[in-house]
Amino acid sequence: MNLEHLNEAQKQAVLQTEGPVMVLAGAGSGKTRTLVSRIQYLLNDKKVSPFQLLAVTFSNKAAKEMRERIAADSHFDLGALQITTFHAFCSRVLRMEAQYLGLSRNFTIYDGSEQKSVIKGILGKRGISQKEIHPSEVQYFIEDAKNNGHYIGAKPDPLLDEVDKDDLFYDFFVDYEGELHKSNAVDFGGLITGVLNLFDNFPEVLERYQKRFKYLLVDEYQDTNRAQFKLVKMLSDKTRNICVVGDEDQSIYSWRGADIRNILDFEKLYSDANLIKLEQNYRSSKNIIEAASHVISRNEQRKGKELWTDNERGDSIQIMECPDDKAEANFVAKEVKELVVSGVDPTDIAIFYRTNAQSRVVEDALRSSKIPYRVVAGIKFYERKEIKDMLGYLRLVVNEKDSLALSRVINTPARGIGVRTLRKIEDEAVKNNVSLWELLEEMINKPEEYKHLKLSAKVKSSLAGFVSLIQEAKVCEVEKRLPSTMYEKVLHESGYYEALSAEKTYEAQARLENLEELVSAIKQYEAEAEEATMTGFLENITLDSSVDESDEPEKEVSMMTIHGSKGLEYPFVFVTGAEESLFPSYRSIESGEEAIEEERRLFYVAMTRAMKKLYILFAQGRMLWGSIKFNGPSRFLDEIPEDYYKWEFYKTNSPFGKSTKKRVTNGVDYDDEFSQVQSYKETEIVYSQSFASTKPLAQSIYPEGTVVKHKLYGEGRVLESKGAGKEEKIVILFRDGARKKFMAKFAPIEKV
DNA sequence: TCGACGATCGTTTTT
DNA sequence: CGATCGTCGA
Repeated sequence: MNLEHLNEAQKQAVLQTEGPVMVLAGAGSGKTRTLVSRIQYLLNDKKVSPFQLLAVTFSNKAAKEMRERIAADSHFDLGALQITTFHAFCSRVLRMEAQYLGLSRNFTIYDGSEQKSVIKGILGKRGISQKEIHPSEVQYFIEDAKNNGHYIGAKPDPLLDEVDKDDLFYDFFVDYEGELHKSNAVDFGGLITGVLNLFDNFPEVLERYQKRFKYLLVDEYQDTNRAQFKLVKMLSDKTRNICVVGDEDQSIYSWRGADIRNILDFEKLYSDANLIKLEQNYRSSKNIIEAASHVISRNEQRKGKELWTDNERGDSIQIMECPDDKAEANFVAKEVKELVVSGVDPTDIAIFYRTNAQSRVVEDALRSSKIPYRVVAGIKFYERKEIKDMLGYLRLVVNEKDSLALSRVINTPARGIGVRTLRKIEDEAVKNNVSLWELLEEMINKPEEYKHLKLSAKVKSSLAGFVSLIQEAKVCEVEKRLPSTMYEKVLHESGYYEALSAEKTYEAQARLENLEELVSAIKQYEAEAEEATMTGFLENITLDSSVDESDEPEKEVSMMTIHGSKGLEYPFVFVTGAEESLFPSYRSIESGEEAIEEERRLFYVAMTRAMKKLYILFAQGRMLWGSIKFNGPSRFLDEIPEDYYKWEFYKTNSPFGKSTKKRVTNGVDYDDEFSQVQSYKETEIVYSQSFASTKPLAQSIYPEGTVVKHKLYGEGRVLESKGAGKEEKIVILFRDGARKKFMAKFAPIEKV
């Protein structure tokens, strides 16, 4: 195999196939290229069967990319080649071996919000109010236990931290696991710990997998938690052919259990480990690499790498100080526009932010500048109410024990089966020790035995309707009809579609469109999967949040959180919101130096995405929670040596900009550690004066200030108008003081 | 049972 | 500001 295109360190990482290897791959050091070569080398030269190779990574994005790049120049049938995420791998194992753990193969996977519902239910049953104990505290405890590889009945393991079983929360954990088990459900963390449970207690099963996977590869190793670490160790214990690849400087998921010890202690665990460092960066200019290296060198928690590059020095980093968040967004839009006009491909430009909430202002600015953009992994569409509702139905059909799904949909749309009825059913189910679904079926079959529940005739007939709906859908499943067929059936026969259509709001309209999107997602899955099942689809949608862009790739600017940017690169990068309390976030400021180090790594990740030109922006004042906050520039800006940047002030002609400056220099310096807060009322007026003129008024049918009459609400005045034509959305302030949002297209309004 | 309303909260990042 | 929870009246 030809390894000419690799440097020395990369070649070593490819050729060292036997024994434990840790590759520390700096940002832009050709990590994926190396990994792909290593896999091809194993397949082509070492004649390893694809069946014996397991490559796990943390994100679907990374798995997908690697798979595609290997498939691109390989003549093997890669069907047997396992390149997946930890979660997908474990889910697969659990479905195969479900019977060992008393699960059935069609188990449901619960995500965070479902976890929370279960926890709320448990607290409720124990009569604990959510004010006494926050469900998220319990959730955090459970997550933490699972990240540490703990499952109920686990024996102490020297690799793992102990869990405090005397903690009151441990009782909740036990209840919670019981509840999930009854529902034939597993949560994200449980996918991993479930496999640990399986391997700990059924050595013959473990051995089967150990024999199969001769070569193990772990990508994004810095993001693994202790449970995943143990899993990898168990799988590779026979051959010890384990290769982990990561970068401690890009570890940004500790809040989800990623444990930097996995990297820092690898050599302790494997005394014969080979350590290979990839330090040459092929991506960015000298300015960017050197500046980023200075910033990250402040971290204590490092193995230590010295990133360098042969690339040219390049432009200075541009730091822009803006009066406020809108000005920041406007600057980005203006600069992007100039770049595009000068011939830069919009797909070469990315805009980053710390929190998803920040995207809105920027989106507004881009839209009014008519710059096409794409928000990468913004609001995940399966988290929307209507999607969750429909998925609830589908889950129930596939896994009738899923009581959470059942209680979600039994009265959606409203069928007159309210909380009271549901409570009766739940109590009765507990009494008879059956699942909700089993009880419902019993009630329909033998109504005379459930007279004591005192259900009205209306409720009973609603229940009967609901049960037969689910039963009929189950028939589809048994007869192996297409998942999309079943979906359509449930959507319409449940009355969900009808109920939504009956609401004539633009919101309902948007929801219907989302449900349309769900059908296309199902159909796309059907087209791709070798054997399309509803269980398979549901698993896909929970484990892979990324929505496939089925539409043709357009010339768009990309927008994403910094977390979402990991592994990507762009010639032009805008990092927005580099302010104290936002980046680093106030939470990390409160919780100490380790948290700050993680934010610093995040900042480092952001910087090292840029190839040619890096912009870092911050706003003096930012609209947050209905008021303006002055936080001052991020400490990370001070950590970039002066030679590497130009610091400019973005002058706007907005009177607000001036007044802010005046306010700031008059009183407390904005750099002061106390931030000033201005009440919302004061600024609202100023905003509407200074920014009203920037809004696109041209094609709007109901521009701001128009007096209109609404069929239901009477007369009002248009406060805000966004978009034009079909897209026009307006906010109306009515006589009675009510404010309501409408889609101009649907709203029953007319000009007065 | 259910919708409307008001008060009260809190807010990072995601497999 | 926005989402969520609890209370109230129909």
